[in-house]
Amino acid sequence: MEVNDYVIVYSTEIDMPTIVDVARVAGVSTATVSHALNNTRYVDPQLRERVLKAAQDLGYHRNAVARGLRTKRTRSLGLIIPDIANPFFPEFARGVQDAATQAGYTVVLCNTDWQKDKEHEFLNLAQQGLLDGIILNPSEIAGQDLSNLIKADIPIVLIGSRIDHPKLDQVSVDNVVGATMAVNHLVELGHRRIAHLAGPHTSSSGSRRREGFVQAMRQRNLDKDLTIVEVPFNQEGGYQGTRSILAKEPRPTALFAANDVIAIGALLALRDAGLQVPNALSVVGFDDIPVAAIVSTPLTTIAQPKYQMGECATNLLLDRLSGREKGPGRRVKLDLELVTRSSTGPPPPA
Amino acid sequence: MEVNDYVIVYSTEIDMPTIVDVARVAGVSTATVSHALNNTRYVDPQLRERVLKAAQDLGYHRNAVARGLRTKRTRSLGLIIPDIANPFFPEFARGVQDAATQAGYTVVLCNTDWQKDKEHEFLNLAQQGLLDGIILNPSEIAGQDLSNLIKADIPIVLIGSRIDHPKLDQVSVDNVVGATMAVNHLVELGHRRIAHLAGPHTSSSGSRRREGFVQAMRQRNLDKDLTIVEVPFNQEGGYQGTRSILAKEPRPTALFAANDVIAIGALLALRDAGLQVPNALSVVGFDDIPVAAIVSTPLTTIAQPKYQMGECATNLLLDRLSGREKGPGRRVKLDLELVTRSSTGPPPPA
DNA sequence: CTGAAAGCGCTTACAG
DNA sequence: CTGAAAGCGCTTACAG
Repeated sequence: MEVNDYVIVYSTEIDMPTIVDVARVAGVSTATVSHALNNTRYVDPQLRERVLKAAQDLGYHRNAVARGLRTKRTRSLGLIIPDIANPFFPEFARGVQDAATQAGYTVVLCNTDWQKDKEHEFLNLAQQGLLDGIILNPSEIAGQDLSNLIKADIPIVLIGSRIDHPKLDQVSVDNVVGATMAVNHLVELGHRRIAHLAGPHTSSSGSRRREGFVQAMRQRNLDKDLTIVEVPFNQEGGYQGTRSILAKEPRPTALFAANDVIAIGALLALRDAGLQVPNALSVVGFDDIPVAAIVSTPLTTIAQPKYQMGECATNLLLDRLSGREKGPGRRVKLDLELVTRSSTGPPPPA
Repeated sequence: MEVNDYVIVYSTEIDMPTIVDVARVAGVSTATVSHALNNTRYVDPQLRERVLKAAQDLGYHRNAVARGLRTKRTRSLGLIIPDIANPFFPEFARGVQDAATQAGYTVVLCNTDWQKDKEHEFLNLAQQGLLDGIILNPSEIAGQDLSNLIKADIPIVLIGSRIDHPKLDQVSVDNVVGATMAVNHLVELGHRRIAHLAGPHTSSSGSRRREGFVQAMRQRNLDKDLTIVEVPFNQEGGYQGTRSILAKEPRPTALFAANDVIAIGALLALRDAGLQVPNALSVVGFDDIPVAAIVSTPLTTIAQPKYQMGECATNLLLDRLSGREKGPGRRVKLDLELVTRSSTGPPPPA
């Protein structure tokens, strides 16, 4: 700001002590200070003592930026996600953080709000040397957008299966299997007319869950006249989608929603339509978000191993950063699990 | 095949191009490259053109760590919070991020899990030069733990009123007023026996809401034999607390819970006790978390302006960072609002 | 066993 | 109007 050229800025900014100050006070070289503080080579116990005391007295804190410039490592990881408000996320993030903290890394949380620009912006932080590695849950960008980072050898772990790259590690679940579990549960309860509230076909999890649904229904010979309504991954989508499904004749006796948020929208639509769950209609969700257990009718759902996904992704990344792993991308698929609550039961008598 | 006996490990770690490379290719000095890229002084259009082209061709990305060392600014802010899973948080964080992004700052999210150690660890990131400023929602640390940072002139904005410091900016709500709003709403509906599910007295918001409750009840002359049960800020606390309140004779006709999560626990306890809400008992929460609208009985609650709190805190911080503000700590109190939903109604006939 | 010094990649006061 | 060079605060190969 030009304006500040004329303003007298009296520097309250007290200079932080540096390694040079510590060295001077302790009467040793900066090399010895560095080694004493980092335990990177032998330092005479007496000298070490003097160094530690001097650092203490001066209130010295190592400048991590300078260190980062020198070592080309900042010991921080980026976690890039599309939506911080997604209830899937906190437990996942906790898994990431626990694993990272244990290895001495700091996690930087980057929320892109489903915007491609922001995805690029945060990926650039790595390109600019601020992040050593990235855990990426991509929402808009394509695989080729990562080529610069891959060329620069910045490790990236992908979450989900939206992007696939032979060089990148990846953590995902088998959405086809998950959908099959949902269908099986309903069929075993006696349902035959099962409708699907599908997620957007542009979403990889959405389309794979739909695929699993269709496939499972076909295997059971229940695929004549399948009812599938595609809605956005939000409550309103679930609400409107359910209304259109209720208009069908004969009415389905069960709904499989592509995620829990959609399922909650469905529960609201059913309540407003005066239909009891599960007596009139059963509902199954997907994710097992924390709310699922406390909504009006606690939700039967396919639980994702959120914490483990975060933990696993972080460990894959740390393996790359430490040089323990140099091979091609590893694919880890974690298991889904059916969680039975009150939203499912036998179909009403015909 | 003999050929394969030697595994060629070619160092994929291609050196990232630096400003020196760009200068060489463009045939100018590094000063000119820097100024051309940053628009910090006049650069001949032809030279600028050559610089930009060279940067483009080389795939140059400015090293933000080196820049940070030189300028002593990293353009990133830390947002330190105790619990990423708290539903209060996402909207707040979004407010922070929007304001920060607009000013060209990156937000680093730091989750302390209610651990004092982690609070210190993240505060240290600022001490180490990695964060220019901090928005802090303290959970365990005390005011004096901040003295090092304050001495080092690192700006901190406090959220809530757990810590108070004359030099620090602060964003909070008036919890006493909020509690009064809750009581007034219930009294106006006709309730006289109102119980309070209080938060921990160690929490500043918990004790101020209790204070507001007591004060409002006293003003209405309803403070004979007040029922107050102190519980932790979680669902289980709300559940157990409600059970103990239901044992009282005469039974209260309304509950004011210190936050929405407690209120949701209360709703579950009431359901399990076979008591209809609001017919048998009314319930008011505090926070207006997203779930509040979709639980079995949508919750009447005191809404906090979460987004604005984040936005406001960030702007206070940015004022300090830019030097626009140098005075003593500013206190901003944002307004609470009563949101009426289905969990409150007139008391049952006596 | 310890120190002097180079160098990480920028920005910016100083010259010309 | 542009360039040569210092310097931010560390780490670490190199000497001794």
